[in-house]
Amino acid sequence: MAGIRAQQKEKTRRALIQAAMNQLSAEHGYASLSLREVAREAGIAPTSFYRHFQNMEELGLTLVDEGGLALRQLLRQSRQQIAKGGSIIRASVTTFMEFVANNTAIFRLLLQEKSGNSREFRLAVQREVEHFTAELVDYLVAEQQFDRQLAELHADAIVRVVFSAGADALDASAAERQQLLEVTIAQVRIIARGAEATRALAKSGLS
Amino acid sequence: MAGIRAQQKEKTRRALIQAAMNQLSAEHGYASLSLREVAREAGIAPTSFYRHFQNMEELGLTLVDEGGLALRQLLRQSRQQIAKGGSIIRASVTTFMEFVANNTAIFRLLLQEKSGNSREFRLAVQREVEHFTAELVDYLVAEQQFDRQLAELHADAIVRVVFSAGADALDASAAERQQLLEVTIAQVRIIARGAEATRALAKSGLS
DNA sequence: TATGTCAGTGAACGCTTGTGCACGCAATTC
DNA sequence: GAATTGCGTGCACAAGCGTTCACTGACATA
Repeated sequence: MAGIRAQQKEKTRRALIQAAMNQLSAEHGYASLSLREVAREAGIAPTSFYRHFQNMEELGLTLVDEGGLALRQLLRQSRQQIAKGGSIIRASVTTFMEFVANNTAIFRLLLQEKSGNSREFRLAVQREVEHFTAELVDYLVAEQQFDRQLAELHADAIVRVVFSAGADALDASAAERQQLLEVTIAQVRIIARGAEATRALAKSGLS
Repeated sequence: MAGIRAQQKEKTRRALIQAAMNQLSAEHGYASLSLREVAREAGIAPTSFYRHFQNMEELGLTLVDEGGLALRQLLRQSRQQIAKGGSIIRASVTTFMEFVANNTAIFRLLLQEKSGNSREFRLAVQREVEHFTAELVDYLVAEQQFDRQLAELHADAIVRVVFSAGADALDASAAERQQLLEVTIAQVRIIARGAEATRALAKSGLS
């Protein structure tokens, strides 16, 4: 039983999501997105929108969830490739920057709604970012034997720097992006070195 | 010659700016601000708006400029107080966080338009942030004899971390803000230590 | 004192917006 | 085969928007 009806419904739901994505751009943010325009691009009547979402806000939260998930999957995948050897820092940052370059609309949405005007949105994005930090903390504790508290400072700082660089990448040319990538890698290494030094300092201070 | 006329004009101009500020909040961003509402709050007819600004965009850019300027002045002032002794890192980060707490609307505007939908806005905010970084670089080169290139990496990373923490502070309670402040100070110190280690590393590698 | 300038006005315009409602019609259920 | 469900529709509405236009009247100038 495929459920012709349910299938069709899912299809127009995807059409709505896709339409919203398409309308997002550097000039046109989520806040200034209109139900009518989205419905128009999805090829349905404005009133039909309500068969799928209660609000534009509900649609937006769906976008945030899907976008965050996609980014995290990508990074996890890149971390696995690292098992083969190579710099984990370089690989992760590169993957991140590639995501930004290839999924501009989604990343822009995440960024904007991070400090946007809907508390719901802000919390959703914050949750996504915390996912990243948590995964990084786990890595630092498990693979590098970091003290958990220090690992949290460390990971949080890295995530802040990388996301911030991602934001700048949105407006940058390919060449500028390349440079931004190198700068960011260097900065992450500085932070790693600083965390290492801090760990050594704490040890000598205690023992 | 005071110029009663020019004086009055400036007064309503300030009223418009103030009205725009007042309407900015966690729920109501600049994008969803309407000319009519701003004019209403400023106590003038909608059409009179055009006597002072061509667009809402022009008003917004004014807000960005003024906000950035205020923040920079505050930080410069706090850096001077440091001459009396004390931790420059703690003082600067504290000042920054106080600004965020006391000028929520402005900081929110800066943040939102940093990745907002008007290229003009984005560039304006970016320019403000670059001012900060540049001042910090100068400090690092002059007072701490850092190599300029390393100082730029260092300063840029710090600014990214601090601004990002400021963003989180907007939604935080007083207690959370206090904790965020301490965390951020610790992170800036980690970065400073990392930069120091990197400098040592470069020296030993060269000589 | 006469003349010019210009901040502020109020009515009017053409649009777009979100949403309520009753309805058609195909897929589903019994 | 009959009854029910539910996605998509077209119409209608009130509200809000940015912007135009011709105007008034207080200030500036000479």
